[in-house]
Amino acid sequence: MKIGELAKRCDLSVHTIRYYERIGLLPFVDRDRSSHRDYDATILPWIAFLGRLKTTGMPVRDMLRYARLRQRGRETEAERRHLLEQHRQCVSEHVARLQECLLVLDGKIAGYADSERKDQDHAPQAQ
Amino acid sequence: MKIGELAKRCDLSVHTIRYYERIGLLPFVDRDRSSHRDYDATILPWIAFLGRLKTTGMPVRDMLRYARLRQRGRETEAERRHLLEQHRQCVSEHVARLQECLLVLDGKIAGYADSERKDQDHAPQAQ
DNA sequence: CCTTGACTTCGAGTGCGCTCGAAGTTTTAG
DNA sequence: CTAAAACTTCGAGCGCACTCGAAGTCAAGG
Repeated sequence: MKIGELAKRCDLSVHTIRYYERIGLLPFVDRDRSSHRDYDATILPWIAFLGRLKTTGMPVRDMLRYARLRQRGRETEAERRHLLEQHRQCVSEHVARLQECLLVLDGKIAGYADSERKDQDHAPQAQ
Repeated sequence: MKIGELAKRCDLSVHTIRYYERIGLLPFVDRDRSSHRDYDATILPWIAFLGRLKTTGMPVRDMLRYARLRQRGRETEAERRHLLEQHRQCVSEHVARLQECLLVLDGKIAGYADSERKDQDHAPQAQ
C-alpha cells in the first residue's frame, strides 16, 4: 500500500504520516524500487491505537516513548503496561472533570430556560 | 482586590489575566489612583466558568463569543443558551469517545497482564 | 510521446494559547 | 528613607502538532 492509500484508510494526511515517521511515531518502512513508501496492512492497527492515545490527550512526546518501547520488543512490555496504566488514570480523571463540567453546563442552560419562562410570565401582553 | 491577589484566588498567572483582558475574555476593570487594576469579587465566578469552558475544550474564540454576548446583557440570553447547548453536545460526545478509548486501554493493559502471567507459567524455573 | 498525478525531500510557516522580559512607576515593610 | 515587592505597558518568544509549498522524480494512461 502506498502512502496516499494509507492516508485515506487511516484518515491522516500524507503530510502527517511522513511527519509521524520523521519524529519516530511510525517506523521507517520499506520502499519500492522507486523509493516510494510501501506499507503493509499491519501498520493500520498501530495507527488506530495512536489515534486513541491522541484522542485521550496523550502528548506526542509520550506516544513517542511508547512507540520506542514497542520497537524494542517484548522485554519492554512491563514498562509499556505501566505507561498505559498511568495514562488510563489520567484519562479517567479527565472524564470525571468533564462530567462535573457537564453538570455545570446543564445548570447554566436550565437557568437560561427559567429566565426565558419568566419573561413570558411577566410580559404576557403580546399574546 | 489587585491582580496578584486575584491570580492566587483563581489560579491563573498575572500574565494570563492581563492576556484574557486584552483579548476580551475579561472586562476592562476599574483602576485605583495609581492605575493598578482593582477587582471586585464578582469576577471570580465568571473566571471559574471560563475555566469550565476551557476544561471542556472550548476554543478561546468561542469563549470570546460567549463573553461578548454576556456583556451585551439580557437580550442575548437565548443566543448564549444556544451556544452552551451546542457546546454541551460536543462535550458529551467527547466523553463518549473517551469512554470508548478507556475500554481499548483496558483491553491493552489486560493483554500485557496476560502476557506477563504466561511468562511466569512457561518459565517457572527461577522460583 | 507526453501529460497527469502520485510520490520524494527539505525547510519554512501556521494557529493556538499562553509566557516572558524589559523598562518604568507605585506601594509597602522595616 | 530605603529596599524590595507588586504593579504598569508593550512586543517578542515559545511549545505543540501539524501543514504547506517548492522543486524534483517516476510510472501509467491516452
